[in-house]
Amino acid sequence: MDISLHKSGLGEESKPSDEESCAKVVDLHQGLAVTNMERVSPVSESRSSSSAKKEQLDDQLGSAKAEMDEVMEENKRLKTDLDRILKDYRTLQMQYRDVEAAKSPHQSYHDLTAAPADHELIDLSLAMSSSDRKGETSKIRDDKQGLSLGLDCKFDLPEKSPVTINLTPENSIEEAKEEAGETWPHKGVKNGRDGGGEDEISQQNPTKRARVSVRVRCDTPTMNDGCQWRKYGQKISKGNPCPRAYYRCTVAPSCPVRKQVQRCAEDMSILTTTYEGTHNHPLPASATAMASTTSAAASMLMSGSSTSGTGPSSSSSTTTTANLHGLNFYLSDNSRTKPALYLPNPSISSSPSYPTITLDLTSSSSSSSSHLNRLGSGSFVPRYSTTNLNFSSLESNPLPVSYNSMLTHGQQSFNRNQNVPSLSFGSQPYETLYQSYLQKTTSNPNPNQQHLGPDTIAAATKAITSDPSFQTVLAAALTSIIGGSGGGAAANHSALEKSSAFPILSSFPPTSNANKCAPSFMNMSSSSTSSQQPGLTLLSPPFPFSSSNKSKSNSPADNRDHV
DNA sequence: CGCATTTGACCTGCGC
DNA sequence: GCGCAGGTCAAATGCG
Repeated sequence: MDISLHKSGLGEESKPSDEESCAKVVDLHQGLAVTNMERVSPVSESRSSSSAKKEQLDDQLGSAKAEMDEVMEENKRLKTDLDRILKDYRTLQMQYRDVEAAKSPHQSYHDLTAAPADHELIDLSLAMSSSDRKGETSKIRDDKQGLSLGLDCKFDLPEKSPVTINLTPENSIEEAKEEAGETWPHKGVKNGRDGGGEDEISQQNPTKRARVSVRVRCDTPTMNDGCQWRKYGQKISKGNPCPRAYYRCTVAPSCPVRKQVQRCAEDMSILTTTYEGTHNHPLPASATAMASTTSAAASMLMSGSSTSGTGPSSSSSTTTTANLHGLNFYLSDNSRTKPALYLPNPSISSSPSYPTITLDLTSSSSSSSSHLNRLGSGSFVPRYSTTNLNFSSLESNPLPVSYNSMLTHGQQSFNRNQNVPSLSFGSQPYETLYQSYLQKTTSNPNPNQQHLGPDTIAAATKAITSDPSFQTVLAAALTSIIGGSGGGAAANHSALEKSSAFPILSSFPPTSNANKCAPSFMNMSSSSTSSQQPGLTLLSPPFPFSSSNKSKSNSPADNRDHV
């Protein structure tokens, strides 16, 4: 399983076609540029006739070689960076273990991570290892806030699985979620007309309901997240001329998961999808990626809000942000005193009592970017879309801070204040008028591939190594990327079937449905890797990343994302 | 004909 | 208590 990172965003100079961009593949393992030789070789076929044609082909060959060299160089840099990151990460790991050992001399590190969730502990293992460190897993845990991060993120560089992400949220996640009542509010009409199956929801704690908003650039009415939705309502909300649509998951009749879809008033090309609730049924393979993404985000959110009730942040609105090489996290207190911040359309997430986490997969929304700039959290501006992952940002953006500093500063502030975290990928300026956007899209059938966030893995890697508190969300981001890498991530169907309950939310499935907007990063390697050998593999027992086969994920049922 | 969507009405919570 | 806004229901409508 090769991780193939398309580099179509490499530069304006070579602006390749989509097809060509897909041909540019970064093989992380080898650190070599693998520029689709098949595409270069055809040149040889062309000894056919005229010398003019020959010259043309020679030019093509030359440019291809140049590109190859370019990519190879970049790959070398990337490999170096990756090695450095991994090394730093191990160092951080050791330091953190030391800290934990000092704190709890009688408890081993793993004991800590396995602690029960009776104190609102949320575990998300975030560990990372490379092939040359096989078997080495690491976990980082923020014991202080009861948030344990343990995403097992393995960068298996060798062979076919250069990157393996093992998202292994532990039981405490589900428990904490249930404890937090991470389900749809059902606060409105609840007059018994709702059929059975949702009774359990109403019994859950209504005071804390995590919502996960996903902002993506999407010209279609909704993004295809792999789940099956049925629209049950639409409403014009205050502050946004665009109607908000309400959907409910129809994969299972009793599934409580719902989502709201609304376009951003400021930028009609941005679609905000807010998920709420937990799937109580196996998810389609194509839906697991985003489900894990959002669930991880929700977990982090809930873990943060769980502390806000007793902490200082409960009484005052707080905000924490971080811009980690393109991964913009912004957390804000979403207490009832004020709506969620940093959303172009506050109304969609302004449900006062619902903490909301926003995964901003757009290219630097005006709100988030301005917000981030305002907070001086960083200046990194990703250059490439998530469609075309590349690590080039690493070279120009060395790690901004040492892990120690992040641990001592960023982590604490992050965890203490997190209530409405948000991920922001991307940077490209966006159109302000939907009309112009639409005009653009007519000429470009896949605008998302240009808009959608950049540099995700690079940014994620850096962020991971910079602040363990972000690991959950990063895991989510990576998961989403990976999950889309094939619709085809290695199947773990048994896990899927075994799981009785899935943390919500939907996913960006790789899909060919032209009417649905599937964030392109979910498709990033679909063109260069077979469905059976996705670029990234997710191993997640509780979170069934069983992307399985493509035929399955592309089944009509899976892709029926009705709007 | 069955299913999904639309849309107006209704319900609930919250702020004033 | 009233009005507003969010959220949901369900009859009507549209579509394959």
